Amino acid sequence: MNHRSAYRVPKSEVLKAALDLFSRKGYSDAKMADIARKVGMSVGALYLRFSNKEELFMELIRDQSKDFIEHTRSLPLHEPLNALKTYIAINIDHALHKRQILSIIYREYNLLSLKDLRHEFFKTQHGIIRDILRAGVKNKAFKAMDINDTASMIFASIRGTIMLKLIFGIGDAKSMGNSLFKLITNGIRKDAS
Amino acid sequence: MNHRSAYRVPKSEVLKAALDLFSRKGYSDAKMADIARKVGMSVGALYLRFSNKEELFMELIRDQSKDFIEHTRSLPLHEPLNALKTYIAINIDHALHKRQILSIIYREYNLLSLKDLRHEFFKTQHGIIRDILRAGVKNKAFKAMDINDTASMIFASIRGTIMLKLIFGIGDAKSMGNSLFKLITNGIRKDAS
DNA sequence: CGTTCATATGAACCATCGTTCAGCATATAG
DNA sequence: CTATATGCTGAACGATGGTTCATATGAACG
Repeated sequence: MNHRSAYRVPKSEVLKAALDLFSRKGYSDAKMADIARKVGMSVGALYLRFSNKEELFMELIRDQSKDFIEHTRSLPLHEPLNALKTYIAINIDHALHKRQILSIIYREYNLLSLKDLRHEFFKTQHGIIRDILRAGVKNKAFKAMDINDTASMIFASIRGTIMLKLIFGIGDAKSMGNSLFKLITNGIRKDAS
Repeated sequence: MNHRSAYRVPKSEVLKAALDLFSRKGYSDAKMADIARKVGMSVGALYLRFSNKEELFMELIRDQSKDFIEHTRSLPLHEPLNALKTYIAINIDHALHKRQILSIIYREYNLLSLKDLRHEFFKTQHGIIRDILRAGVKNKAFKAMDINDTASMIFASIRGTIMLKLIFGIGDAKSMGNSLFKLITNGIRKDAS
């Protein structure tokens, strides 16, 4: 039956090369031939592994998104302040670790499937932040507030900080996390109301 | 000498069409033929106005960026809290007004010329925020703080909020501005330190 | 009117790139 | 060793799209 079964170059290696090219050049400007060349194989062999470019791309996204959510499980909700600090740190860490895939997801935003992915991501993260805020308000650690709006703003601030790093190339991961945490928790007013 | 001098379709109208197409499809997927068709002229006529696609694109960016900075002059620095509120409102307003060009600038970030533009923008805005913060600290309206870091975080929060609206399609301009202002000034802790 | 020339047209040119496929290589089974 | 299934190759194909150019149009001027 099966005479051979393994590809000379495994999918994972192709995806690695594709990640680099897509993130540096964008979807349209990353050529199938580039990807093939980068891993030292022919275009034809590429098409044995993936039926077309779009599928290769989506497989890459799927592969890289796998552990996207798992990181934020098991935050210490009984210590809301701590949970928030950890949440911010995890987010920034993770983003910088997966900066390549993120830069693609931010950019290629006419690809319909990415739109769904992003929305899904927002919903999940918004939920997590809401839980932290709700716990904090109950706890009297946080003031009364509009939890939905505040969660959106916190989400936006974190993503903005990541963008500052990714797109503008500005800032340092650790100190950025701290500054952001301080800003969100304490604000800048001397006599906060 | 000059028998005629006006184009049947003026540049401004071409740029308007180009803006729509570039922002909806991105640089690569917006075709010269599309742009020509949209304003009811031939491809050849397009090349009488612009020497090539790249130049058309850059002219569009330049045209749209003209009043980008002017909006933030003359903030009331003697009232730092007010200045900050106004600054945030202006930024969000302006971004939503120019959402099309912004979505391009965020996306096409391998175009070298855009990189410069973005950096320039950050520097200017960071400076403005710094001025507000410095005035506030002097004024004792704001706490002592690392002005540079805080300015970066405020910039990031505002851009993140705008991104939330532009990319994720989430939020409402006015209430977003208010929520963000509240978050930045007061923070979420009950007993802010 | 006839000449001139800025402006307009769109077919043709050319380069690029996703995709296919006929031919080749080789590992495994019998 | 032979047969065969599997994997590999890269030239060729077809579509696409930026750019050019031979040709046309018609306004202004004498």
